[in-house]
Amino acid sequence: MKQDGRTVRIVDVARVAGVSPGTVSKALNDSGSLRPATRERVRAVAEQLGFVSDAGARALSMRRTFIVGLLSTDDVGRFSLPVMLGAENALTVGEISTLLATARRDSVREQHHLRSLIARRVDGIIVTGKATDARQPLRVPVPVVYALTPSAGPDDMSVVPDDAAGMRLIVDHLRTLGHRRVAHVGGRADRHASRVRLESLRAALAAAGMELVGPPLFGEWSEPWGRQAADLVLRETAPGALPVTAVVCASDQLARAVGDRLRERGVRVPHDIAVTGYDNWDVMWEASRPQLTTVDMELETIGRRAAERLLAAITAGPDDAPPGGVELVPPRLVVRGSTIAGD
Amino acid sequence: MKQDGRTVRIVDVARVAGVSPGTVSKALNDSGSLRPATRERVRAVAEQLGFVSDAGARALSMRRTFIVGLLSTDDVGRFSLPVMLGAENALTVGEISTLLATARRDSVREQHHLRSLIARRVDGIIVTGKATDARQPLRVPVPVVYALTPSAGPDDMSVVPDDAAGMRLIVDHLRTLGHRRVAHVGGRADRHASRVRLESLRAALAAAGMELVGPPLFGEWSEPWGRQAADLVLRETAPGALPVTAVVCASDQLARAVGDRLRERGVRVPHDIAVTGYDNWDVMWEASRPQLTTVDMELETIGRRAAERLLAAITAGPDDAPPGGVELVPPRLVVRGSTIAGD
DNA sequence: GAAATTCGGGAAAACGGTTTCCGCCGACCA
DNA sequence: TGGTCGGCGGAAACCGTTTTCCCGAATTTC
Repeated sequence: MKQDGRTVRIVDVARVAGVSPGTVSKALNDSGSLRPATRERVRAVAEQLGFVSDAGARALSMRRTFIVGLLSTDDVGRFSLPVMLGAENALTVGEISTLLATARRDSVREQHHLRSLIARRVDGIIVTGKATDARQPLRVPVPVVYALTPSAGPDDMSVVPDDAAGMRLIVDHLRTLGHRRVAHVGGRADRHASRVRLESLRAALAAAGMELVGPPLFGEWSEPWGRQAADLVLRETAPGALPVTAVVCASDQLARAVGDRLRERGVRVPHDIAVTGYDNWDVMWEASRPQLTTVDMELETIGRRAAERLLAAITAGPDDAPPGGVELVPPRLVVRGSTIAGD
Repeated sequence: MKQDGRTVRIVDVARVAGVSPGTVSKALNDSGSLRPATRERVRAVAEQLGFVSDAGARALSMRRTFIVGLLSTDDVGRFSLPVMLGAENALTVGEISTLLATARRDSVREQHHLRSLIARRVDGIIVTGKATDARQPLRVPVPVVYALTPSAGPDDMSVVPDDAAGMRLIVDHLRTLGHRRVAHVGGRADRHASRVRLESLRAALAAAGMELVGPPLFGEWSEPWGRQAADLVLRETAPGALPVTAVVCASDQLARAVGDRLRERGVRVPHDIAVTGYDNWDVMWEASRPQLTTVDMELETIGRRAAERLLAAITAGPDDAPPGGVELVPPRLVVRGSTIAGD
């Protein structure tokens, strides 16, 4: 790692090793045909001199930067962060660097970042967002994969959580426990995730011969709304109405709030009413009393898969591009005390 | 932005504009001496052809990449994320790209990333972590700024939150409200933040002529511990002991849990006991009943300052380096219902 | 009107690698 | 012993910019 003066270049290594620069390059990259002895000698010298190949210069001649852009459309938060980390991790393994670009839901910023990424000649771009609502596709001359937030173009490469499967996991779990009548507490009605989760819940319930009680409740993705919704559920289950035995919530935050409120109202969870969450958000399931049964969307896996598909597209080249389309990542059920007593 | 075939290079622009490549470069960079007419003409052609200068090639000849590395030592989370975003934002404004590198508290990964950043010839590095405990300094040939997690080397450039000031804000606020006797609920005892906040609290209380009641309570940074701690505080304030009128918590998570528990025990917040948090974490202060009075550490500002200091160090060069040392970023008091009724 | 300045723009050398092509040398074979 | 072949390594072109001269022309100055 040079300490002072200038960085050690390939010619420095060449001079010390008594070979030509080209030979050094071949030795370090396992290319060309070199005698093992030479290869070793050069490598030793490079090592000893602390030579680190200039990635920029290499990129220039290889016409490949080994950099991909990670573009976050809206706010980076609880959902997009794991996706980004999963992607970064997978890219690092592939010896690829990650350029961070956050647009903060400002299209001017997004354009600016995009231009910057293009100028850097990134090999590809991964686009993320916090929601699962589709977004307009990017028009850029490099491969793009959309993670978490899919592209509106059906032939683009997208990787998203399989919310339908998640709801089926929940319903199957509840059915096994003997529940037949459930209520649903959702978040913002205008969100794609809300619609999908409700529809999936309906389908899964129908398939299991179970019943959705009361109207679907939509409000905010917040605890105050969750508590309020719990009251509404209890009103629905008031004397005269048939009681629900489980409340399926669209997020851990809601579930935690519903649980809190039920507890305050003297309802025992899970004995009287079971509660399920969604997201497997540690802060929420850990604080909940009892802890939450929930679904983990495997966000890191989503990021990893996005990276893998991008890499495939990059190495394949624009000619024989790998298949596009939406890839659904299967979620995982995590069972805790809010559905099964004894936790 | 080219659609097909090859990217448009500077020679393409030159040919179409009927000038030499060097002239194009000068026109686009406002360098050299060119007739305004020529400059405009070249620019128009570049624009029309959708020319985007190759940042890598430019870096090669300018010996400056305009890239900085953003190295996250441990987990990227609630604390380091805003810092990173603040830094990224400031860097973007300065036309600098951000290379993401997350070590996940694995020193092998950190070394790997470091080597990669050096290979990319980054102009500088910003190091972050989730805690305020000092870390070993990096040994690299480029300027480094430590954000949130300071360097153990006192002459290195570090930017951290001013927790002492934060506690003073809290205490002043409580004093104004007439409180005289307070309890403290902390998180993990082995954390730097815990020690600093307790010491600052003590100092501020002493200066205000107020009293810390009971032993400082340390446990985990979790709601279960917060609830447990609330019980301990109530025991301390049991008949016979002089009552505390406020509980100062080391985090919003703890404060929220303390508030929940007090509420369950029939204690009215803030009438009987006021509660304060720390972090201004929306998820927590919003869910709390009443909402939390807390301190915002201005994490984005910390990131921004780190970026600004790094940029200064980069442009100054290694010769006349700007002053190192720890910079404290002043926090901000946010008053809500947990200390003042009527919310 | 000739000499001395500007001024505008071109030629070419970096920047630090990779890669293609080619020549040399030793070995093998007849 | 001479010719051929294969393996090893060097020379040089190239990747796409920037930047330093440097030259020719247009202007000024005496």
